[in-house]
Amino acid sequence: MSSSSLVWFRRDLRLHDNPAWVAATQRSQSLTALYVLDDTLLATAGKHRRNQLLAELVALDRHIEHVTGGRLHIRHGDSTAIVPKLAGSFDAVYWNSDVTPYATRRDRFVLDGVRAAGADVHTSWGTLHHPPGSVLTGKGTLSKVFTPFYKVWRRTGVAPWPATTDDHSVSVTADPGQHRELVSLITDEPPLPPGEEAALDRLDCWLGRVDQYNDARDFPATDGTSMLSADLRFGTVSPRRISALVGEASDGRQGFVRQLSWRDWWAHTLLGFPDLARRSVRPEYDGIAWNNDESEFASWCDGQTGYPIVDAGMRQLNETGWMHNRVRMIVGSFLVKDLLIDWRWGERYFRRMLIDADIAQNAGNWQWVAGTGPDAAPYFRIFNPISQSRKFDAGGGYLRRWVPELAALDDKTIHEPWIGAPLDLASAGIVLGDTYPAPIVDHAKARDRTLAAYKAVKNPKP
DNA sequence: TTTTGAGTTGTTCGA
DNA sequence: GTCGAACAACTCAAA
Repeated sequence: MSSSSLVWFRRDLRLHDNPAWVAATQRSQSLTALYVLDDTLLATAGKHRRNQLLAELVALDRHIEHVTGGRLHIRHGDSTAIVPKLAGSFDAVYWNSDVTPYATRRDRFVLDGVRAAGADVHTSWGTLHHPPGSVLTGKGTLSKVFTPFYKVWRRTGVAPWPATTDDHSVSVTADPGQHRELVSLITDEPPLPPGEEAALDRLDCWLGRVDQYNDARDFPATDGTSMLSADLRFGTVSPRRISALVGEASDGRQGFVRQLSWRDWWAHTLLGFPDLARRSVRPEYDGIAWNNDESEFASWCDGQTGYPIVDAGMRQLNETGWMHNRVRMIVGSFLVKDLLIDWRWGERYFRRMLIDADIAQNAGNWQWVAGTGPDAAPYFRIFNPISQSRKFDAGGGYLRRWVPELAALDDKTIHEPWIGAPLDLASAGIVLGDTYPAPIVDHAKARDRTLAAYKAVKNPKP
C-alpha cells in the first residue's frame, strides 16, 4: 500500500469514471492532484480551446475542493522536468495513458524519471472506450477496415471501471499554487460551461434526443448532435459512462454508440501509424501535385470562398471553436478536392481552432475526407457543396445564422447566390464581389482537376 | 493457400 | 422526376 500518491491529470479532467484517480484513492492515505500546463500544447491551441481548457482546470479544482477539501495543484512548464522532480516526494504516481506520439514519448520519459526518483508508476486507460491495441482481428492484428473493427469492438466486453470514488477518507492535499495565474490567462468566456457536472448535464440532455440521432445528425440547423466532442477531448465525461447510459435500445442509440467506436478506431489507427497527421497512410497520395494556393487557403480559413455552406462552417468554427459534423465533411472536401490544397493544411487549421481537437480524430478524419487513409472515401467521391447545402440545410437556417449578409435571399438562391437575378440580389442588399465574395473556384472544373490529379498518382504514366 | 465478400457519410449521367 | 449504373480497381478479413 502506497501511502502518498501523485495523480497527474492530463486528458481526464474528471473524478467520475477515472481509473487513475480511483486506483490512487484506493491505495493511498494521502493524494495530490496535479495538472501541468504545457507551453508546447498551449501554444498550438487557438483562443477557444485555450479558454475552454483553462476554465476546465478551474472547474476541476473547484470540484476537487468540493468533494475532498483538497485542491488541484497547477504547475506551468515542461512535464518531463516537473513530474519526475515532484515524484521524489511521493511513493507512487498515477495517470491515464494517451496514444498520441507526443504524449507517448513524453510519458516514457516521465516514467523513467519518476522511477529514478524512487516512486512507482501506475498507468490506466481512461480516455477511450477500449484501450488502443485491445480490439484485434482474428489474426491478432490491428484492423485496417472499420466494419470488422466495429464488430469485434461491439462484442468485446469491457471490465467496468469503478464508477466513482466514494472513499473520501483519503486526504487530498491543498496547494497555495498558481490558480491566480491560471485565471489571469483566461481571455474570454469558454465556449461551453466547464466542468464534469456541466458535461454530465450535457450528456443527460443528450439522452433526451439520442433516439432521433440517425434522422437528425446531418442537419446543422438543428440540435441533432450530442455536443459532447469537447467533453471527450478534455475527459470531462468518460466514453464508457456515455455508452452505458445510451445503451442500444433504439437505432439512434446504436448509431451513436457506433460513432463512439469510431473514436476508438482512430486511436487504434494512430497506434499503428503514429505519423497519421504527417503522412498519407496510402503513400502514393503523398505524390499528389497539390495546388496549395496561399490566398485561396486564407479565403477558406476566413469563410470567404463564395460558397455559402463552406463559409458558414468556417465562420462557425472561427467564432465558436466548433463545427457541425456534416459541415466538417463539406468544408474538408472543399479544401482538398475543390481547392486542391494538401489535407495537412486543413488538419493543422482544425487542430488549432477546434475545442475538441484531437490528433487521432482530426488527422484520421482528414485522411478519410482526402481519400488518403485506411478505409477512406474513394477518391472520386467529391462533395458538391451546393447539393450538400440544398440537401442538409434546405431551409437555409444554418446559412442565415452564419452568413447573415445572405439572409434576405430566398431558399433556392441562398445556396448559390451567383444564380440570383441582379435585381433580386440588389433588393437583398447583396453585391457579389463586394458584400459577399464571388465563388473562388468553379466546382465542376475543380472536380475535373482533382480527379485528374488523383488519377495521376494512382496510375502514374511510365 | 486460395477464395470470397465487403467496404460511413456521393455525384453525375443517361435512360 | 426517378432510377440504376459508373466512377476503379483494390485491400482487407475471414472462411
